[in-house]
Amino acid sequence: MKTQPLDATLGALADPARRGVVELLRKKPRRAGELAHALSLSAPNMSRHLRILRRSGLVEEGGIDDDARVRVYRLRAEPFRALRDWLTEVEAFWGAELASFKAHAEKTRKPR
Amino acid sequence: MKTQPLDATLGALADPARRGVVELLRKKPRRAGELAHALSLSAPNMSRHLRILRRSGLVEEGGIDDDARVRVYRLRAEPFRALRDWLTEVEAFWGAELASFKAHAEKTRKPR
DNA sequence: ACGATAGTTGCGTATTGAGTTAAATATTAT
DNA sequence: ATAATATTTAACTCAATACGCAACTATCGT
Repeated sequence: MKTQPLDATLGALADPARRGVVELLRKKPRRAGELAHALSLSAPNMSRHLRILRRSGLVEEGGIDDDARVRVYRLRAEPFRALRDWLTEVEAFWGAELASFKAHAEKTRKPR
Repeated sequence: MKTQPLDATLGALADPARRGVVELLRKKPRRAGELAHALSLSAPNMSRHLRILRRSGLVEEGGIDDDARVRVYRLRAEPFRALRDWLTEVEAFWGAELASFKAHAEKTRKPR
């Protein structure tokens, strides 16, 4: 069975708070405190979420700053790519037109 | 039919057993028993996993069969598409270099 | 009707997960 | 050195989840 880091990726993304983090980091890297405040989460709670995101590889902390107290988090591409690859593979079920990247332009088709 | 929240989709896919179901259904629709046997899961356990997959909209139950005892499950496209759309949005973070997936398209072809 | 077959549901339990408060660590400022 | 800042870790709830076993429903073959 090919159980990859997909487990960690999907598990991490399954939580709305963590997806909130991802969507904030999508715009620009931020510090833990900013993320906590923006999502109305306590600092310890955010720290926990960030650890999960870090361990899943979705996020990394960048140490570049004049103040070493702050940790700047940013997204990492690879897990998203791996997830996309898996999705593409699964979506091959519906044929090539949906596996292509222009898929989202397509209108709803409802199997039943 | 509104797209089920990403919450349910990702939560459902976070479990390796349920991804196993998805990968089996990717090839062809199957009955619950087949899925249970193929993944070495007990029937009750599989039934619960299928319920979660059903509620998340990833899978639907096809009633067409000669034997009314059997339930044939198959994948539904929409949640996968919704997940792909979200992924695409997030991946816009990395700009054009990653938005063109052709660079890694080699990895996505998997003949069985 | 009987027994076998296909799935689902109920219950008990063990594990995991999110969240909070309080304490700890590390770093900068005074 | 002491205080303030930024974040993590510890210890503890509390809810959700997964799994096995047994019981139940529904259906088929005879």
